[in-house]
Order: sequence, then C-alpha cells, then structure tokens
Amino acid sequence: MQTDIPVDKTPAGRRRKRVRESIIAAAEKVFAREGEDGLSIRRLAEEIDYSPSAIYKYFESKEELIDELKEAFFERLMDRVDTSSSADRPFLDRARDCLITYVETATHRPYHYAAAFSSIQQKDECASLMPKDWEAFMTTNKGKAFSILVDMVEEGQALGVFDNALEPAQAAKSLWASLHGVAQLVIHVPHFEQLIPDAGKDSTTDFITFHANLLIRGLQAQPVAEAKDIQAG
Amino acid sequence: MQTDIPVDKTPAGRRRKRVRESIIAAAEKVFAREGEDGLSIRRLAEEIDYSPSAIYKYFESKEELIDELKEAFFERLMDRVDTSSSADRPFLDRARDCLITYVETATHRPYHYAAAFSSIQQKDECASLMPKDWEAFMTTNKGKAFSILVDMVEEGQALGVFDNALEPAQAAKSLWASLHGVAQLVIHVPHFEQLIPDAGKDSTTDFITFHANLLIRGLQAQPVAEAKDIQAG
DNA sequence: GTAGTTTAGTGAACACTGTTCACTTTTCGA
DNA sequence: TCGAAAAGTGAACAGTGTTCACTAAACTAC
Repeated sequence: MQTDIPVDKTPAGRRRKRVRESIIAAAEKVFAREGEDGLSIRRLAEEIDYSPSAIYKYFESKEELIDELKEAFFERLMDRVDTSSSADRPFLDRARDCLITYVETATHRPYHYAAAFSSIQQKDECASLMPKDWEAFMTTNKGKAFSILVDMVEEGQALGVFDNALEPAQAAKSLWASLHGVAQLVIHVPHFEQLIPDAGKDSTTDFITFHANLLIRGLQAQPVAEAKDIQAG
Repeated sequence: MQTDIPVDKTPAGRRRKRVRESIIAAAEKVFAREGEDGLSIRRLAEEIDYSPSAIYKYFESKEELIDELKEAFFERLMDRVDTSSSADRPFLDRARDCLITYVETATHRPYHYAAAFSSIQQKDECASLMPKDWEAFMTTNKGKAFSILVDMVEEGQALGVFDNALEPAQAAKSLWASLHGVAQLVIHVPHFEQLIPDAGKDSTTDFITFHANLLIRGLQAQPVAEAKDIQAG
C-alpha cells in the first residue's frame, strides 16, 4: 500500500481512489435506504462487481466503512448549520435557522443520523484525564457541533439577548440535547409529527420552529419587551 | 401450547413460567451489560443450560425477546416518572423531579433506553389514517410518556405557571424531545457530562437540573421579545 | 527488456449468527 | 394405560464479517 505523497497523482493511485469511491457510493446508496442491517459486504461486493474480500483491501472492516459514511454525513450537517448561522440576518433569526437546519438535515438521512449516535460510551469513573479527552473531543465533528452552539450562546449574551448568568457551555449542551431529541423522536417515533391536534402538512417544520422559540425564550434575558404569542403559525 | 386459563395455575404452567422467566432473567443480565450485540441465542441457551432451539418454544424470535426487555424497562421508567410526578409537593418541584427521574432512569440502563428508540419509522406520506394510529400510539408506553407530559403542561397552565398560549401537545413534544435528547447524549457522547468548565462529581444531575430549569423558564408565563425587534450588530 | 517486489483481486474456509425441522422424551388428561 | 400434547434436542440452512493462501497484474530498479 503506497502512502507517501498525494494518492491520486499516479495512475494506480487514481485507479485505487476510483474503486474506493465506488465502494463508498454503493454503500451510501444502500445505507441511506436500509441502514446498517441492509448493508452486507457480500451485497456490496456484488453491486460493484468485486469479490467480498476485495473490499478489505480498501477498508479494514465494515465498521470503518460505515464510520466513513457517518463522518461524511456529519460533515455535511455541520456545513449546512455553519452556513445558516453565518448568514447576514438578525441574530435570533439566524439562531432559529441554525436549529431548524440541524433537525431537518438530520431527519432527512435518518439512518445516518441514528448511526452517528449508536455507540454506547462506557462510563469510566476516571474523570481526571478529562482535559485530554476534552481536546480530543473538540476536534471531532460532534465537538464542532457543540462549539458552534457555544459560540451562538456567547454571541447572544454579548448582544444582551440571552441571559448572561447562564454558563455558555451548559446552555449549549441544553440546546444540543434539545435538537438531538427532536431529530431522534422524529426519526424513531411513528407519527411524532402528527402528535398534535390539527397537524397540517408542514407540521415538522412548524414544530421545530415552536421548539426553537421555546428554547430561545428560556435563554432570553429576563427583562423583555411586550408580550407576543410565540407559537408557530 | 396451552393458552386458556391462567397459565400459572397448573404445575406445567408454573414450570413453563419459571423457565420463561429464567430466559428473560439471563437475557436481561447480558443485555444490560453488553446490549443486543452481546446477546446471542446460543449464549443465552448455554447460560440457562438448554439447547438454542428450546428458546424458540418460549419466544417466537430474538426480536420478541428483546421487545419484552424493552417493554419491561419502559414500564419501570414510566412507573418511576409517574411516582415522582404525583408526589405531594409544589408543582414546579414535581415537574423538575419528573424530568430528572426520566433522564436518570434512562441513562442508568443505556442499552435498554437506546434499544427502545432503535427502530426507524418509514415515513409514508399518507397522513389521513392518522387518527387510528394516534389512538394506537396512545396505548403504547411511549404514548404514556407523552400523555404524562401533556398532563403536566396542562396542570401548569391551569395553575397559571405556564403560558396559556402554548399548545399543550406541542409543549409536551418539546419537553419529551429535550429529555430524550439529554438522555441520548449522556449515553452516546463520550464525556458529555464533563463538557463544561469545572465539572464536578454530580455534573450529570447538575446539568439535568439546569436543563429542566431552562425548559421551565421557556414554558413560564412571561412577556417575550419579538424576534424582529432585536437586531444583531 | 527483464527480474524482483509491491499491489489488486480472488475463492475457499472459519467462526459466528438467527432460525427451522424432524426427531425423541417427558408430561398429563381421559 | 393409552394417546395426544408439550418440552427439549441435534443437525442443518442460509446468512454474516473476516482471514488467508494464492494468482495475476502493475510498478520499480537495473
């Protein structure tokens, strides 16, 4: 296996890259529709007209392959959130859009999003080596999601919109949990969207807006202007 | 298979029940520690000194067995939430306890809770047959979780603590999503609890309290600023 | 151009998995 | 005591991820 210098410069490298991408593409196609259960190495091999063992020349294991799908998805998710948070619009609108984009992108690829949160962390009581893990975490895609939210909270506080008494990291965790929860429930609970009276066509978007408003209201500084119905229309 | 008359009245019935419960117990023990991956029929059979095929005299499939574990867990979860919500204490304290109990019980059995939300719902556009599914859903354990929250919101509104303009079902969905999100992130994100400066020993409980307070603040009756009024600099 | 060394790719096999089924053994009511 | 029903079993089926000895092709160095 050649590892030095950009892989796609030599013919062999380009060829290898092409095959690798065809594997990813086939995997993506199956995974998006049927998730991990529908994705078997043998089926994948058949789809790209290679033998099953050939795939192991490109990926160490099925897990590594799926990890790549998850990473790519999460990267796209972060990109979209980042874009909608850096638009040139009033802060609260941007904040709302951020949250909505997160949930909509997540629910649009349910298997990807669910898989991205499928590994269960063993809780070792040893909290002393936290700083190292904290830094490691922050370089992760999930860490990036988290820090986007921290930035958002801090910006809101600087603008006097959000309560300064709130610990930004703590508030960001709350926001993330809330977003994640909505995405997960929409994905996993049958008819979650229609769980309200008179649910219309855009009930998911409506609900996310409602939810975002609720969170923002919880984060807002106490003394505020006049009362207004915050329900999604 | 005998099905009429209480199963545990005849000696054979009692025996059958005992074996069935020993299967469940063994499954529970393995599942709690290693989840679905660690739970194989053959391993289970070995643990209770039966042949693998014997298990199929008691359960139609592995899925049915695990469903029973999930149902039992969710029932206990609902019991605990119900208990802490019906205590004789001030409303807001009870509400907070409700939320805290949900998350703590969920995270205490990560594999159970994760598994309970592991099936991905296929979104059929046909929303017309909703009412039927709605009723079916409400008899579910998840439906019960939802209705507990709806009741809570309505009680808060009746007491004048929560904003009456909020649609109770919508607010309940928000609450549920938030709780679910916290539980899931604690379970699936490494060191989620220590994701804040100066995280102490009870940081999980601390965070849940923080989160609950944030949600309650969002639900409380109070004036709110309209988004468009506040411009970003 | 040829020799030697990586690399690509393969088929058979291993150790699993959930599940089925023909089969024996035990249990129990009539 | 007899016959039916249930309990329990071992072998097999079809599937999985993965490994490994092996061939065939491609690249490097002389």
